[in-house]
Amino acid sequence: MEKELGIFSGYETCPVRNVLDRFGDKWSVLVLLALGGVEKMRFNELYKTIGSISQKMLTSTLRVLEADGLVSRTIYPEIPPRVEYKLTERGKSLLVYIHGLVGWAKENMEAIKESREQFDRR
Amino acid sequence: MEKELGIFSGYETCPVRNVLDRFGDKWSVLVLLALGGVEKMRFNELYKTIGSISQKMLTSTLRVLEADGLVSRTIYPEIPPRVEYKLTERGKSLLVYIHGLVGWAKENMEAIKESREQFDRR
DNA sequence: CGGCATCCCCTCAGATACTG
DNA sequence: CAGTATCTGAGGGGATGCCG
Repeated sequence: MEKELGIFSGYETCPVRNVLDRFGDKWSVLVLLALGGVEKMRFNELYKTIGSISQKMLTSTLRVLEADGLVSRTIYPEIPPRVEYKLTERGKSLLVYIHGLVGWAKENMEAIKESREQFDRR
Repeated sequence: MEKELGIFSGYETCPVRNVLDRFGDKWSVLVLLALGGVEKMRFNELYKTIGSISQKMLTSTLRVLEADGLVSRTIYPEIPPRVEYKLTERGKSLLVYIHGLVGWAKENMEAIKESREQFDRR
C-alpha cells in the first residue's frame, strides 16, 4: 500500500506526478526538442541527431510520446521501410514550455556550474 | 569514450543535458514546488508535504538543489536541531518555468490519459 | 530533529544479435 | 531501414539502524 500523504498525493490524479513520470526521464525532452526543430524526422535521423541515445531507448521513448499523443508515427510501406515522426499539436503546445526551461538553462548554466564547484570545494 | 554526435552533444557544455541531468529526476521538481508555496520549510515539513519520498532521497535531492544554488539551507544550532530550507532567487526564477509546465500538465492530463488508454487498446 | 551509513533489491539502460 | 529479443551490469532508491 502506497503512502498517500502530502500535496502531491495520488499518482493517478496528480498532474505533476503524471507529467514527471513521463517527461522526467533522460530522453523524452531531447526527442521533443529535436522534433521541434523540423517538420518531420525519420528514425535514423533522430538517432543521429540526438547522439548517445541507444536504439532501444529511442524506440521506447518514441512509443511513450506516441501513446501520449505528443508525437505522430507514420509508416510508409516501402522497401526499405520508412517511418516518419513529427510533433502533434499537443506536442507543439508542450514544447513552448520546454523552451522556457531551456532558455532558463542557458541563462543560468554558467552560474550553476560555479555554484557546484564552490559547493564541492567546501 | 562517450559518443559525441548530434546537436545535444557534450554533456559538459550543453545546457539542456545539464539541466535534465539535474531536474530530470523523480523528486527535484516536487521539492521546488513544495518550497515555492511558502517562505521556508523544515526538513520534516518537506518530508510530510511531499509524501511518499524517503528520507534518503529527500536529503540527497536537497543537497543537489543546494549545490546548484536553487535552495538555501540554514542550520539553527539549537537542541533539538532545526534546519530551514527556502528557495533562492535563482530557484524562484526557475519555478516560473516549472509552473508553466505544471499548468500545461493540468490542462492536458485528461486528454493524455485518454490517448494512453486508446493506445493501449490497439 | 535532521541527518548519514549500510545493506540490498530490482529496475532500467547499454551492448549485442537477429528480423521483416 | 526500423525496429525486436535477450542478456547483463550499474545504480537508483527503499528499509533499517546509528549519531550529533
